[in-house]
Amino acid sequence: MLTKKSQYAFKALGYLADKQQDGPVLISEISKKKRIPLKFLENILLELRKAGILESKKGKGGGYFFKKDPADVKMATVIRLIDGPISMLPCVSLYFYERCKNCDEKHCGLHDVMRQVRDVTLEVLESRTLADLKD
Amino acid sequence: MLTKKSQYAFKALGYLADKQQDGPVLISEISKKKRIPLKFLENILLELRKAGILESKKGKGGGYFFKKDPADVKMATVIRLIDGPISMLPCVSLYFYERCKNCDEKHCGLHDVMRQVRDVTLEVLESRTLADLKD
DNA sequence: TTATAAACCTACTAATCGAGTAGACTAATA
DNA sequence: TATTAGTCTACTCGATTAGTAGGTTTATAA
Repeated sequence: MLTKKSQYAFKALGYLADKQQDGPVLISEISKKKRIPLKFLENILLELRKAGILESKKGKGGGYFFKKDPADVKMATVIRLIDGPISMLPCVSLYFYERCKNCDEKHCGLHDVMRQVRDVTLEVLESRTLADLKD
Repeated sequence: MLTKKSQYAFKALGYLADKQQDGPVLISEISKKKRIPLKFLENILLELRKAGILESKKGKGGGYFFKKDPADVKMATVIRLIDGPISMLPCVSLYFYERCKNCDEKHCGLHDVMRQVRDVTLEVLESRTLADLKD
């Protein structure tokens, strides 16, 4: 399951993608429209900015807006950033790999199945982008 | 990510599938061979028995063994039993569905993507069975 | 140049979950 | 009837999740 945090992230990013032509959007506006706790949202947007996905402006007329083109940000990227691994096992993860103890990856049935799950999952999550969140 | 618990469950089930012809297998044997904490394993096997996947026998000569044919138990079933939902969102879950608040499932981009992820994931996890864990 | 608007940042908290442990009980066999 | 082996309830303890509090910094505009 995705955490609330990444679900909020997607909602906020979807909203910002819609408003992309309107200039900076206030955190408080996103919070209200998408019903996301304000202070929690602050943290989330900050992370997305530090990751180079969003940009922000302080002071009057400030707010958040896209730094990258939404169409260039894969869903997988956001999940990895906010929640971490997408795979079901550390030993099949591409970005968060950890060797599994007491199990030979060469002939481990579980490993094979979970690698397959990872592959089909990533086929979806790396082909879909934040532009797909627009309505 | 799968929990340790379901990873242990798969290891234990794989071991039991291998030993299927040898009659009841001791919890302590599985615990040693697969390096799973004994008492934790007890709980796991109990759950699998209550779910009708395994059967057990008490007293001397007792132990655990398969009730169902391993080839008839889908990986998806075990994950749902031990860890719960497989989907990334409650609103796309088949077995643990929950309506999502403030989001119309009819035209929610996130919903669509996550339903697609669920579909490809289940294609794998419902076609592979515990027999695939044998080596 | 100062008031105000807005994002930034650190730290805290409460509740839940994950991973495992303790110990007494029950049933089957020899 | 002693021993073997699974059953069951409850407990612990650390990590993670889902926030909240409150002061700081920076940009704009009167």
